Amino acid sequence: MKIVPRSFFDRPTLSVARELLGCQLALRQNDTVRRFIITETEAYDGFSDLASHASRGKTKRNEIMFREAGHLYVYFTYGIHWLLNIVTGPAGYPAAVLIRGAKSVDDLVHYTGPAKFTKALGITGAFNGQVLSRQAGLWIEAPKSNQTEPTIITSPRIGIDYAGPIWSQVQYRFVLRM
DNA sequence: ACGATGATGAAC
DNA sequence: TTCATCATCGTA
Repeated sequence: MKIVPRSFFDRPTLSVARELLGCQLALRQNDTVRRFIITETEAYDGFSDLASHASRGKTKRNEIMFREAGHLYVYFTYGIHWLLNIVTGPAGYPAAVLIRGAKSVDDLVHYTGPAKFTKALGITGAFNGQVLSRQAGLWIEAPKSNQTEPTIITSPRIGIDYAGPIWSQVQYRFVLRM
Protein backbone atom coordinates (compact mmCIF):
# COMPACT_ATOMS: atom_id res chain seq x y z
CA MET A 1 0.00 0.00 0.00
CA LYS A 2 1.33 3.38 -0.98
CA ILE A 3 2.04 5.87 1.78
CA VAL A 4 0.63 9.33 1.13
CA PRO A 5 3.57 11.78 1.06
CA ARG A 6 3.75 14.77 3.33
CA SER A 7 3.35 17.03 0.27
CA PHE A 8 -0.26 15.82 0.00
CA PHE A 9 -1.04 17.76 3.15
CA ASP A 10 0.83 20.90 2.06
CA ARG A 11 -2.16 22.00 -0.04
CA PRO A 12 -5.46 23.82 0.53
CA THR A 13 -7.11 22.42 3.64
CA LEU A 14 -10.48 21.87 1.98
CA SER A 15 -8.89 19.75 -0.75
CA VAL A 16 -7.04 17.67 1.79
CA ALA A 17 -10.17 17.17 3.89
CA ARG A 18 -12.17 16.02 0.87
CA GLU A 19 -9.48 13.80 -0.61
CA LEU A 20 -8.65 12.11 2.69
CA LEU A 21 -12.01 10.35 2.42
CA GLY A 22 -11.32 6.82 1.30
CA CYS A 23 -7.68 6.94 2.33
CA GLN A 24 -6.55 4.55 5.01
CA LEU A 25 -5.18 5.62 8.36
CA ALA A 26 -2.61 3.08 9.52
CA LEU A 27 -1.67 2.69 13.17
CA ARG A 28 1.15 0.46 14.37
CA GLN A 29 0.81 -0.91 17.86
CA ASN A 30 3.63 -3.23 18.92
CA ASP A 31 4.03 -5.54 15.93
CA THR A 32 0.59 -5.21 14.43
CA VAL A 33 -0.81 -2.59 12.09
CA ARG A 34 -4.46 -1.62 12.16
CA ARG A 35 -5.97 0.16 9.17
CA PHE A 36 -9.06 2.35 8.94
CA ILE A 37 -10.80 3.86 5.94
CA ILE A 38 -11.39 7.55 6.66
CA THR A 39 -15.09 8.29 6.24
CA GLU A 40 -15.62 11.72 7.80
CA THR A 41 -13.48 14.85 8.08
CA GLU A 42 -13.76 18.54 8.86
CA ALA A 43 -11.55 21.41 7.70
CA TYR A 44 -10.34 24.20 9.98
CA ASP A 45 -8.69 26.78 7.82
CA GLY A 46 -6.64 29.82 8.65
CA PHE A 47 -6.78 32.83 10.95
CA SER A 48 -10.24 34.08 10.03
CA ASP A 49 -12.09 30.79 10.63
CA LEU A 50 -13.97 31.55 13.84
CA ALA A 51 -14.54 27.86 14.49
CA SER A 52 -10.81 27.18 14.54
CA HIS A 53 -8.69 27.17 17.66
CA ALA A 54 -6.31 29.42 15.75
CA SER A 55 -8.81 32.22 15.11
CA ARG A 56 -7.47 34.19 18.06
CA GLY A 57 -3.84 33.72 17.25
CA LYS A 58 -1.16 31.32 18.30
CA THR A 59 -1.31 29.89 21.82
CA LYS A 60 0.55 27.15 23.63
CA ARG A 61 -2.29 24.80 22.89
CA ASN A 62 -2.75 25.44 19.17
CA GLU A 63 0.82 26.11 18.09
CA ILE A 64 0.96 22.73 16.39
CA MET A 65 -1.59 24.04 13.87
CA PHE A 66 1.00 26.59 12.74
CA ARG A 67 3.63 23.97 11.91
CA GLU A 68 4.43 22.28 8.63
CA ALA A 69 1.89 20.03 6.96
CA GLY A 70 1.79 16.48 8.23
CA HIS A 71 2.07 17.27 11.93
CA LEU A 72 -0.46 15.70 14.25
CA TYR A 73 -2.55 18.05 16.41
CA VAL A 74 -4.16 15.99 19.17
CA TYR A 75 -5.98 18.01 21.81
CA PHE A 76 -8.10 17.25 24.85
CA THR A 77 -11.59 18.67 25.19
CA TYR A 78 -14.68 18.53 27.39
CA GLY A 79 -12.51 17.03 30.09
CA ILE A 80 -12.92 13.63 28.51
CA HIS A 81 -12.04 13.39 24.83
CA TRP A 82 -8.98 13.37 22.59
CA LEU A 83 -9.50 14.63 19.02
CA LEU A 84 -7.09 13.89 16.16
CA ASN A 85 -6.22 16.49 13.53
CA ILE A 86 -3.69 16.50 10.70
CA VAL A 87 -2.01 19.84 10.04
CA THR A 88 -2.20 21.15 6.47
CA GLY A 89 -0.72 23.98 4.45
CA PRO A 90 2.56 25.82 4.87
CA ALA A 91 4.30 26.57 8.16
CA GLY A 92 2.98 29.74 9.76
CA TYR A 93 -0.53 29.22 8.36
CA PRO A 94 -2.80 27.56 10.93
CA ALA A 95 -4.94 24.85 9.37
CA ALA A 96 -5.84 21.25 10.05
CA VAL A 97 -8.24 18.46 9.17
CA LEU A 98 -10.18 16.82 11.99
CA ILE A 99 -10.70 13.08 11.62
CA ARG A 100 -14.31 12.45 12.64
CA GLY A 101 -15.00 8.93 11.45
CA ALA A 102 -13.36 5.82 10.06
CA LYS A 103 -14.11 2.18 9.31
CA SER A 104 -11.81 -0.64 10.29
CA VAL A 105 -10.69 -2.65 7.26
CA ASP A 106 -10.08 -5.65 9.52
CA ASP A 107 -13.49 -6.10 11.10
CA LEU A 108 -15.55 -3.44 9.25
CA VAL A 109 -16.49 -1.72 12.51
CA HIS A 110 -17.42 1.87 11.71
CA TYR A 111 -16.41 4.48 14.25
CA THR A 112 -18.45 7.67 13.88
CA GLY A 113 -17.50 10.59 16.07
CA PRO A 114 -14.05 12.08 16.52
CA ALA A 115 -13.66 11.00 20.13
CA LYS A 116 -15.09 7.53 19.65
CA PHE A 117 -12.50 7.00 16.95
CA THR A 118 -9.52 8.08 19.05
CA LYS A 119 -10.78 6.06 21.99
CA ALA A 120 -11.12 2.94 19.89
CA LEU A 121 -7.62 3.36 18.48
CA GLY A 122 -5.99 4.40 21.72
CA ILE A 123 -4.86 7.76 20.31
CA THR A 124 -3.97 10.29 23.00
CA GLY A 125 -1.87 13.41 23.43
CA ALA A 126 1.21 11.23 23.12
CA PHE A 127 0.85 11.80 19.37
CA ASN A 128 0.51 15.58 19.65
CA GLY A 129 3.25 17.36 17.72
CA GLN A 130 4.52 14.23 16.00
CA VAL A 131 4.73 13.96 12.23
CA LEU A 132 2.81 11.41 10.20
CA SER A 133 5.30 8.66 9.39
CA ARG A 134 5.85 4.95 9.69
CA GLN A 135 8.36 5.74 12.40
CA ALA A 136 5.77 7.61 14.45
CA GLY A 137 3.47 4.61 14.15
CA LEU A 138 0.74 6.60 12.42
CA TRP A 139 0.54 7.27 8.70
CA ILE A 140 -1.87 7.58 5.77
CA GLU A 141 -2.09 5.25 2.79
CA ALA A 142 -3.73 5.92 -0.56
CA PRO A 143 -6.72 3.83 -1.65
CA LYS A 144 -5.90 0.75 -3.71
CA SER A 145 -7.71 2.02 -6.74
CA ASN A 146 -10.48 4.34 -7.73
CA GLN A 147 -12.94 1.79 -9.03
CA THR A 148 -15.97 4.02 -8.70
CA GLU A 149 -16.29 7.69 -7.96
CA PRO A 150 -17.05 8.05 -4.24
CA THR A 151 -20.21 9.81 -3.11
CA ILE A 152 -19.24 12.67 -0.84
CA ILE A 153 -21.70 14.61 1.27
CA THR A 154 -20.87 18.04 2.65
CA SER A 155 -22.44 19.87 5.59
CA PRO A 156 -21.71 22.53 8.17
CA ARG A 157 -19.27 21.49 10.88
CA ILE A 158 -20.44 19.94 14.14
CA GLY A 159 -20.47 21.59 17.54
CA ILE A 160 -19.33 25.04 16.52
CA ASP A 161 -22.56 27.07 16.65
CA TYR A 162 -20.65 29.80 18.47
CA ALA A 163 -18.63 30.57 15.33
CA GLY A 164 -21.05 33.14 13.91
CA PRO A 165 -23.37 33.19 10.91
CA ILE A 166 -20.71 32.59 8.30
CA TRP A 167 -18.25 30.15 9.81
CA SER A 168 -20.88 28.00 11.49
CA GLN A 169 -22.56 27.47 8.13
CA VAL A 170 -19.73 26.88 5.63
CA GLN A 171 -19.69 23.41 4.14
CA TYR A 172 -16.42 22.32 5.68
CA ARG A 173 -17.55 18.84 6.72
CA PHE A 174 -17.07 15.92 4.36
CA VAL A 175 -18.68 12.52 4.75
CA LEU A 176 -18.13 9.47 2.58
CA ARG A 177 -21.37 7.66 1.87
CA MET A 178 -20.63 3.98 2.32
C1' DA B 1 -34.77 15.98 23.62
C1' DC B 2 -31.70 17.30 27.52
C1' DG B 3 -28.47 17.32 31.41
C1' DA B 4 -24.15 15.58 33.39
C1' DT B 5 -19.77 14.87 32.62
C1' DG B 6 -14.94 17.03 33.14
C1' DA B 7 -9.67 18.97 32.33
C1' DT B 8 -7.61 22.39 30.15
C1' DG B 9 -6.95 26.73 27.76
C1' DA B 10 -7.82 31.34 27.54
C1' DA B 11 -10.33 35.38 28.98
C1' DC B 12 -11.85 38.43 32.67
C1' DT C 1 -10.83 32.95 39.20
C1' DT C 2 -14.34 32.10 35.94
C1' DC C 3 -15.98 30.72 31.75
C1' DA C 4 -16.47 27.91 27.61
C1' DT C 5 -15.39 23.97 24.97
C1' DC C 6 -14.00 21.14 17.02
C1' DA C 7 -18.53 15.17 22.51
C1' DT C 8 -20.50 11.44 24.22
C1' DC C 9 -23.42 8.88 27.17
C1' DG C 10 -27.20 8.17 29.98
C1' DT C 11 -31.88 9.17 30.98
C1' DA C 12 -36.36 10.60 28.86
